[in-house]
This record gives sequence, C-alpha cells and structure tokens, in this order.
Amino acid sequence: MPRTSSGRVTQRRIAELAGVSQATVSLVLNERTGPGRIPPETRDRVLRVIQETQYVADPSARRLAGMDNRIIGVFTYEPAFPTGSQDFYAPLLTGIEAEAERAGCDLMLFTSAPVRDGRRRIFDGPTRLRLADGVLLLGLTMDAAELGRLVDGGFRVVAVGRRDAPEIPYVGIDYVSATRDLVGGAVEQGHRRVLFLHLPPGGESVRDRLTGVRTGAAGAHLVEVEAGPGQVEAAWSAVEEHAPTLVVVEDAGLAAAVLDRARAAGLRVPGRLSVVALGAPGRAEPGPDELTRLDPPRTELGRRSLALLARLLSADDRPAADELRTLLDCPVIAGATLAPPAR
Amino acid sequence: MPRTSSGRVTQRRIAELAGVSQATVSLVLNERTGPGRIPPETRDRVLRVIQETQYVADPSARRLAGMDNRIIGVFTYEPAFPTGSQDFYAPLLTGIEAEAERAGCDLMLFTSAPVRDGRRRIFDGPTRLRLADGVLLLGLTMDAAELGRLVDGGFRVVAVGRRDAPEIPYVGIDYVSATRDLVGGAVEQGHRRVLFLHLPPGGESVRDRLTGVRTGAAGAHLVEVEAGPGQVEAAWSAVEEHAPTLVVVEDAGLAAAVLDRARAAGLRVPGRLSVVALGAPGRAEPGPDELTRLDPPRTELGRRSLALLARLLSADDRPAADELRTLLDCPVIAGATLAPPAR
DNA sequence: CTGAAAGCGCTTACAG
DNA sequence: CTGAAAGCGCTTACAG
Repeated sequence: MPRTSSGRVTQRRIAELAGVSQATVSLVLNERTGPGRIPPETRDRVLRVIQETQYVADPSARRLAGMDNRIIGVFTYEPAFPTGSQDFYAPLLTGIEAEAERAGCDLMLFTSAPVRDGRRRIFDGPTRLRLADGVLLLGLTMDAAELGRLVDGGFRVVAVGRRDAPEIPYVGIDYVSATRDLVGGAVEQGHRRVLFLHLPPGGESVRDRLTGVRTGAAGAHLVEVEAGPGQVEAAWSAVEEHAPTLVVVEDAGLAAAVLDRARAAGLRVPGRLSVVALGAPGRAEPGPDELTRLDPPRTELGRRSLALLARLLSADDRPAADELRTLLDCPVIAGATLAPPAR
Repeated sequence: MPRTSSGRVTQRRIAELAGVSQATVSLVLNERTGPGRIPPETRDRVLRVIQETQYVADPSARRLAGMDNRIIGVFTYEPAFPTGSQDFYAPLLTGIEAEAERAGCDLMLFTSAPVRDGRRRIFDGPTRLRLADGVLLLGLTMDAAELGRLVDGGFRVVAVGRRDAPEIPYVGIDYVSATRDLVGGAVEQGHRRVLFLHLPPGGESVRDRLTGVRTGAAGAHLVEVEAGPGQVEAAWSAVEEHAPTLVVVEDAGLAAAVLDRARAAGLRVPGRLSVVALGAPGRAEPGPDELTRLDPPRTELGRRSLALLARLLSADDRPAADELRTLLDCPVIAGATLAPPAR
C-alpha cells in the first residue's frame, strides 16, 4: 500500500540499526531460538530496535516465503449482503467472526468474485483466494466441480453445511433427524394427513429436510407441494385441496402466513390444523412466538465451522478423521401450533 | 496455502507450455500490450494456455512486486461481532459489503487485532494491514496517535464517521444539524424546559449531538444528565426532578423505556411530555414506531465510505480535496411523541 | 518483438 | 553463533 517506499521499515533496516544481518532479524522474529541459537544479548538488541521502530513483517513476503498468515477466507456462493439472503448469512457471519476473534484470525471476505447466473464463481477472474490459509464455503448449493478444484489445488477448505462431495470437511446441521423426529412425533400423536410445503429442490440441506419429513411421515398420507417465501395463495390452495391435519412448512415466513390464513378462515390451530415450520423466520417478518418450529443453530454453525478450519490449519491440533464431518443437533421450539388432531 | 507446491501452476509453468519466457506471460497478463508489444499470435497462445490451465496470479507475489490487489481492510476499534455492538455495526457492514461487491473489491476484516483495555490496537502484534490496498476505520472513538501512524505509514485510510484529526478523510453523519433542527424546532413549538439524557462523553459523533442539542436548545432551559442504555431509573428520576416538557434521549432503547415509564406514571405523551430519540433502536428492543427520532443512514454511510476509499485508491477517479470529508444528512422520523407542550 | 535480470521482503538451509 | 545465498512468484525496466 505505501507508495512511499521511503519510510517503509524492513528487516534490512532493522538489521542495520541493530548491527546484525537481515537473516538474524528474521531468526529472532520467528523465535528460531533453539539449542545453539541467537544469544540473548543479540536477541534483545534486535527486539529493542523492533520495538522502537514498531516493525511488523510484510504479510505478502511472509506468505511468498511459505508461511501462514492466520487469514481465513470466506466465500459465499450466493451474493450475501445486499439484502435478501441477509437473514440467512448474518447469524453465520456472527458466529464466524466471533470465533475468528477468539482464534486470532483475520477474515477475508471474497465479495469481489463475480456473480454469474445468480451465483458466484470462485475461479472467474483473479482470485485472491491464495492469500488465505484456508477457506470457509457458505451457500445453499455449491458447484461440485469447483469444490474438486479447490481440494486438488491444495486449498484447505471447510464447508458450512453438510455436503455430499466426499472430500469436503464440513460442519452441518442434522436436519434429517430433526425433521424426522418432529414429523414422526406428530404422526405418533395421530396425524394421518400431512401436507409438506417445501422449497424448490436445492442443496443438501433442502434434501435432508425432505428426507427427514418423508421418513417421519412414514405410515401417514404425505402430500408434497412446492411453495416458497411469499407464495401464500399457492400454499393456502394446497391446504384447502388436501385438507391435512398437519402442514409442515419449510419456510418459516410462509408458515406464519399460513397460520394467519388458517385462523382467518376459521380453522382452529392447532385443534383443527397443526402448523410447523422447518426454519427460523427472518428479521423482516418475525412471526409469532407460538409457532412450533425448528431452530437451526446458525451462529453456532458458523462458530464451529471456523473452529474446525482453524484446527485443520494448526500444526498441533489436527482433527481426527471422524471429526472432519460433524452434524449439530437442531433444537425444536415447542411453540403452540402443534397438537394431536381433533377427532 | 498449498503445501503441495507440486501441482501449483505458476507463470513459469505457463511459459514452458506456451513456449515463451516467463516475463512474456506476465506482460500478456498485465496487458502491457502497447505500440510495439506482444504480437497477437503469441498473446493468444499464452492466453489459451492460461485458460486451459486456469492459472491465476499469486496475490502475495503481485503485492510484493508493488501491485494493487483490490483488497480493502476493515478495522473496527470496538470488538464488533460477538454481540452488543452488533446493532451498530451490522448496518454499516451491510453497506460496506454491498459496495465492495459493486466495486469488485474483497474485504479483509481485521478480527484478529488484540483487544486491550476494551479496544483494539492496530499495531499490536503482527499486522496483516499491509495486505490491503486501503483501510476503512470504524468505531466510536479512535486513538489519534494510531491514526497519525497510519497516515504516516503511507496507508490509504477512510474513517467511517466524522473525525477531528485533520489528516483523515471521512464520511460522517451530520448530527450537529440534525439535532439542532430537531431540538430547535421543538423549542420554536414552545418547549422551554428541555432535559437531555446523553451518553457518556465519547467520540466525535457523541460530541456532535451534544453540540447540536445545545445549539438547538438555545433560549430554553437545558439540563444535561448522563444516562446510557438500560439506566431507566436514573433517567426517570431526572425526568421527575427537572420536570421538563421535552426529553431528548440519545439512546433510542432508553427513550422507549422512558416513554413507557411516563405513560405508566400517567403522563400524556406528547401532550404533557414530549420524547425524542437521537438514534435508531436496536434489534433486541425494537421500540415503538411512534417514537420521534433521528434515523441515521448507517447502511448508506458504510456504502459511501467504501466508495470514497475506492476512489482514493483508483488511478483515474481520485476525489477532489473537498470530497475527502463528507457529511450525510440525517433524516428525522416524525413519529408521534413530539408536539407543542400543553399549556 | 522477447529474454535475462534485478528487485519486492521474507524464510531457511547451508557455510563459515 | 552469524552471514551470504537461494528461493518463493511476480513486475518491469533494460538489453538484445
């Protein structure tokens, strides 16, 4: 950055001031102070000059020479920030940032990667990826080919969220169990007609919830209808058409809307119709506290992902093979919109 | 990052494959293709190999050789993320990230800087600062000495928020005018006894609001009492003691609490007591929509700050001297808690 | 038109 | 115990 290369303090300058060679400065700095190493006097002299001059090593040069920089890259496949996906990314980033702070890492957000066809491409254009010691990958879906290239390229990578691709370490949320238990419990309570209003087919998490719902609903009559955020009319038509006793709504905002609509139509909830959501509502439409729903631990997910990557990069605390892929429990908020069906 | 230096593609490798020298590859890459330069055939051959091999230049090496990397650093003085200050930083970061995306910059968050005595120190420990082409500085207060060192060190810097330090470019919010007009308007409506519940003395923005309130309240009786977030009892005691017709509350959450308290005590608001806040409430305590208050454009502030820094770093669009320090208008949300005093 | 060379600031064998 | 040297991957004068 400093165009004024004049004032710039380097190891050479330190060396001159301390009356040693530049290599010695580096040795002191990196505490290569083993058995037969730099004697304390020299060391102290160098350190004093470093103090006075407030020298800090140039990270680019360090990296070029093969050192780590404690920089963790964060790559988001969907354009994260403008708006929209904010509710999704904000808690993740909070966790990531908190853990980075704890671990003493800096965070490099690859906001520059071009968005093509609605998603980011890692390898388009000049990539600063290499600046990072490792990269966290966020997004609902990711390109398997790109993942492969990353791993082949020798990048240390952790995905936030479960991935099918076999080489990728991840921390995910156990949506299969959570949805299976939630829906299965309802079926045990007597629900026999279940409507699942699901998001468009997408990444692993969407598929996992589908799997869980199907497994949980085994033994009941399950109808699956696609309905995303805001598609209240479509959702409500499906409810009227299929007359379920339980609606499972993947999008929490939509679940809140369906709940309203049901009551407006005179249906008692949860007596006549039970409503459960598979996610947390966004900030814009907070939704009622009474909604029975999953509460995906997204901040914790971010935190744990960063922690895993940090261990992957560490010299002395490498994770064991079975720690490379973890699923976090997904709590259920009991709420008050699920009950045994009226008979 | 790649420990496997084997697979790593470099310019040398490209050069071998294309049958040219490494320097030629660099020339092609940097489009130093002036008058008497690389002939199209060579150029195309090289580009084709680059394509096939998916080569991208190592950013550390580029930087070491004196190039820009389109990386913008973000340094937050207060520990930003864990919680607490989130309501403050989140909108700023949203704006910064959106603009970075637009400008094609990556963002480097210096989450690693150690927090000492409750604030971050830029120059403690190894600083990755130099990796960035320029740095955005966020925080309520900043150490003037550190700011000086940054500028002396040749760093390109923009502060988010107005700064007294004369060398620092910034984008800020015009709190002086906003509070002056808001309070001045109330005084013109007939308010004569004004209580200002202000935050502890701090950075420039706090001082600016104080200045504005004092200017606006000229001609009225102004009492200033310190009361921060959550100090409802202290705040209410002050109201009872001084019996103002207008309370100006710097912290919006506290303003909401005072409003509740006043009504609980049987005071008509805004008939008997008017309440205005000088900020936006946090996410945790949304506060009533009816609150008359300032609406600091924080997302816009983040966006504009990044944009200014980007221009500062650009080759062809350098800002003029009078564009280096900008204040954004601060809108007022009219609300319903300010009215002429009952007589 | 292109190649050989120096230099950016660092780390780390390798000689003395 | 310390210095001279090579090398990390790049850019850019400078010679051919």
